[in-house]
Amino acid sequence: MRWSEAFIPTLRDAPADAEAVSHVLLIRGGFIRQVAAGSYTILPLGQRVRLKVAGIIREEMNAIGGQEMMPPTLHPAEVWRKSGRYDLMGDNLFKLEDRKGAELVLGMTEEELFALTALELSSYRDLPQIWYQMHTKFRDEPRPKSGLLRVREFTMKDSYTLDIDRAGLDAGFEKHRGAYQRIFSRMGLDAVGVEASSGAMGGSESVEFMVRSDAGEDRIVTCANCDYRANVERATSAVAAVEDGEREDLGRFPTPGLRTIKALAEALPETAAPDRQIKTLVYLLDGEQVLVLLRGDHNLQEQKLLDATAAVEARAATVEEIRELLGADPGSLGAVEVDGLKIVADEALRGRFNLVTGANEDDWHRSGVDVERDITVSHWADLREVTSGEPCPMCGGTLDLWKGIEVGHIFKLGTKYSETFGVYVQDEKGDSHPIIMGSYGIGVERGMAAVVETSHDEKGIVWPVSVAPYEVVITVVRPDDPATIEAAEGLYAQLGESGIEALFDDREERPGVKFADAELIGIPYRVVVGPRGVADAMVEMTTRRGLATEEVPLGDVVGALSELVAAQRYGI
RNA sequence: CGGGCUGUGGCGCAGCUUGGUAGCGCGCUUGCUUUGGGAGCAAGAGGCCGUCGGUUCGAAUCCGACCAGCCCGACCA
Repeated sequence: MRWSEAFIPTLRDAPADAEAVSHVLLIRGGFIRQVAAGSYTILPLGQRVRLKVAGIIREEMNAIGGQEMMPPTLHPAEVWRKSGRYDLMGDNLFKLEDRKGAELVLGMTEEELFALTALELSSYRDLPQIWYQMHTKFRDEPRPKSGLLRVREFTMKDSYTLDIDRAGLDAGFEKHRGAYQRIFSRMGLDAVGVEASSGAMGGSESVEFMVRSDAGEDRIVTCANCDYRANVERATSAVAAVEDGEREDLGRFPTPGLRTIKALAEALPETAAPDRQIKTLVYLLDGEQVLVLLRGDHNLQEQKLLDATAAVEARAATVEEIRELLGADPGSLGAVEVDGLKIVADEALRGRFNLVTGANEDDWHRSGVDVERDITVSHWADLREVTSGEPCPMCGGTLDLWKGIEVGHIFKLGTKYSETFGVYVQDEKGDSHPIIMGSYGIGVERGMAAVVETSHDEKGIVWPVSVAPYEVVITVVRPDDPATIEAAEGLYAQLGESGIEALFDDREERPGVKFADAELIGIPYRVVVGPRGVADAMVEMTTRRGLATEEVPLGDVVGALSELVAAQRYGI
């Protein structure tokens, strides 16, 4: 492509509302333009990257036996009603009506449609199957942000495994885990698989692939010593036991003005240290009022609460609601002698006694609380959020907490969709079984943005060859000089014949502009052809990563580039 | 949905306090000079000042409502 004929609208200044590095660089480099919140036009340069990412995903999916197909994006609402997700997904699902008034939704994922397609299967001999598709998904995100990292319309590769038994699901899951590692590594992403919560998708085991970045929205816990990795929504740690001393009787004592765990602990350091207190929270789980109990120095991880109770929505109760329910304000709440309410307690409180908690009367607390003797716990669960520096639950090593971008997620779904859609096959004995499904997703444009987040410098993007929009840029210094342009044209033609994707910067711009643009858009290799070198049949070759430059004879440069590019085109 | 901020040529901004002619830098067009790290000079083009309503002789500016975008929190590839 000749740059003089290309549409590559680079900007010197970033738009004021772009903040994430990938957002700024993709806009400045002329890869994308924003249309509305979470809605972007992918420009020619961006589309070239997108197609390369999609190509890598497709190759790896096909390599594990995936079969690509294309279900519609416009779905009848009844399908989503049948799975229960029409309501479960709430406002995130785009809903519309056709001219006859029939209700439709825009697909945000395709479990339902693939389950419908799977109705064609009738025998275990048809299994296993790996089906996938890669096209537009719609999600009415409450808050699109950070350029391509979180949008309302995006391309997702989603695949589905269909198996007769658990072992088949496990095998399909492991195939995907391997394929995903290869996909991300080929894109130049250092993605790690972490244990995750399955959330609204349903299912049991799930692994998220995370790329370390401060632009990420997830928090990940990893062990410095072993390979324990988990999303904070799931992570646990080894909690040291607390010595509770002598078991005492339940008591009651005034605590005027002491409304926080910290204040109470400071007033009574001997008996009410934070780890000797019970923190009582009031939550509404799908509208039901529930008491949530944690150790005083622990914080609630809401996703764990949702997972433990199979609830869909959790919110903290308001002060008014709490007052009406328990007769006291936050700061004096407790679960002792509370009847008729569901009480969910964190495992760290199991077996504890001689504790302090609120008395459900302002400015009064209880002492000598024995959790199992004095509180009617209806459900024990791991609810606390792990913090940085705690001991690893596997090996006792130190846990590290970092932010990550979720570039992929794989789930063991089980039989939820096959049962509701009636997808059964017969085994060799003629018995009927629901198909066991797995579901696996990768966000294509988010993957692009993640590459930029983790591979750039102060000059701009540094694309790996495997996903770069062009492999080489030829920067012509003084295109008006006949000998120079002739040499450059010759080089451009030779690169084309060698199958190298070259961007030919023949624009009548000053050299500084061309260098800056080439660096901004991140082309992996740059060849500078100018009158200075052409006289001696020499050109300059610069590697974008690190910007190291060497002089190369004009006659050798195609060979050198072919070797370099060929070695990296596939990705590591 | 709660909180904070912002809407003025393609991009970045000033003007608004104290109402009266819409301005600067970059980019764009033309010409000349220049040409190895974002050139210089000259002449130009380009703006319903987010929308609607109100106040006023007069509104980018004051008032109100709405809309849009960004950022921080609850959701997800």
